[in-house]
Amino acid sequence: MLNEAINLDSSPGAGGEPERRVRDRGATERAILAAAKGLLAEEGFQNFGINAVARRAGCDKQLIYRYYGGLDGLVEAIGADLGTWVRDRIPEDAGGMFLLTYGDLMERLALLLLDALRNDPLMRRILAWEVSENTEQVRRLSEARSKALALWLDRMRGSLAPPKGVDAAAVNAVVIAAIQHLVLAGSAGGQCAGLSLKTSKDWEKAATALKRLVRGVYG
Amino acid sequence: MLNEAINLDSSPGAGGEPERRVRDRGATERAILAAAKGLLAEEGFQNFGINAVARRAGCDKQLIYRYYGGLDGLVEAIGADLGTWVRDRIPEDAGGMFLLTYGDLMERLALLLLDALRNDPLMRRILAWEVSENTEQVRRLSEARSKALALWLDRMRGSLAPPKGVDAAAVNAVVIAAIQHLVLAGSAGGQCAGLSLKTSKDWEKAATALKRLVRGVYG
DNA sequence: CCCGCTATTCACCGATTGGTGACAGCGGGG
DNA sequence: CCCCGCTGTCACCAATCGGTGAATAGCGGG
Repeated sequence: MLNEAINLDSSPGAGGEPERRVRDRGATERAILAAAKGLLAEEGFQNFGINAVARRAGCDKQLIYRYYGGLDGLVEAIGADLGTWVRDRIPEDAGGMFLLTYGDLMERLALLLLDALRNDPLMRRILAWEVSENTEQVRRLSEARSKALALWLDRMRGSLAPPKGVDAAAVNAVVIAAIQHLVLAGSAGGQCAGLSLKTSKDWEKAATALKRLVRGVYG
Repeated sequence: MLNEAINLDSSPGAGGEPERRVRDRGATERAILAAAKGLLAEEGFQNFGINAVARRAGCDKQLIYRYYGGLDGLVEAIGADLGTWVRDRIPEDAGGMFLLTYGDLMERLALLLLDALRNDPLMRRILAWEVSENTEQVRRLSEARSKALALWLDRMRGSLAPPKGVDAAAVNAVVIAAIQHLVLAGSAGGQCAGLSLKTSKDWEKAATALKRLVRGVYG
């Protein structure tokens, strides 16, 4: 039989390379989720599908249907997983620290967010997905990401109140928009509006400009 | 024969709905290009392919290969077509007008770009495509769009020099990044970083914040 | 008038997609 | 002990994709 030959190859006596998988639903579920996240982070949402995930997870796609109820459920699981993003990126000494003014705070937050996004391919891919499609899938994921971001900002902001006379919510949204697009454009094309975004020197320039803009509003 | 029945349906005597197409290569080429631009603008780059374009253009995909050398050439043609974008969006009384300061100019430019992008679905889709993929196709298109934008800015800016002491190129890039992401996020999800971007009132808020940021830097 | 050139369509290819039903094999509870 | 259930695999489906070679249909010049 063909099966015999295969079993022979993967028998303990042989190289043992295939590492016969044990029956463990939990582990398989974790492997699938990890495969999905890794695939999305590395390849983007373009070729993100049942087949690709199953291939990367090394299991049959049927299991994705069984354990997650299809791609939708899997995407939802990724979204739920974004909650950990906040936990992982809040320094112990969070909150107001010794930042006195709202301007100090927002400048710091902007730079932190810039770096955080630059080092988080999964978040970037999700962000790009959000602005490219408007399916229910993406909407759910978008909501999870948005919520995680809001929570992060809340935790980091502490209880410092914004100055009066400025629509801080709108200004901050515009600043965040700038950060997100800079990271996306830089990551995808290496530049934005003629500004190169490759070397760390390039990014310093962008960061400086960003600081100037924030400082210009919040002093 | 089946053909007979079909011919009967589309014969001059009938409704004439199919509108028998005349043999005209030029017209067909234009129809294909228009179909491609329309499809990209309306459906996005996700399902943008040879088959879809041919279906929309109402001709065989073979013609796309013959006349444009495949999707790549067609995309290139779209890129070349972006040159008209500049022509169409430069007011007769372009240039410095009666804007005295660099701040006046940049504020006006920012708001104009915001509106221009909000009303240009094709440009938005291309923008979203740029930050989502990094294939040769997209790179070419991106370059064309980038060039068009730079040209537009040049024409509008006139010969007004930026103030010393600020990295105007970097600051402007960040501002443009903000505008582009606001438009993308608003168009796709109706919000950005908690700021709703649906009603014209919402957009006024965003525009005000944008103005404040520009003014904060350029005075 | 007819013939040739060219615009256009048709028919097919292999690959890949999302999705489903049937089967295999191990393991624990009766 | 055997049998049922759960985990995992395989084979197959229709649809669509990009791509190509050959056949068809109509206009224009001789």
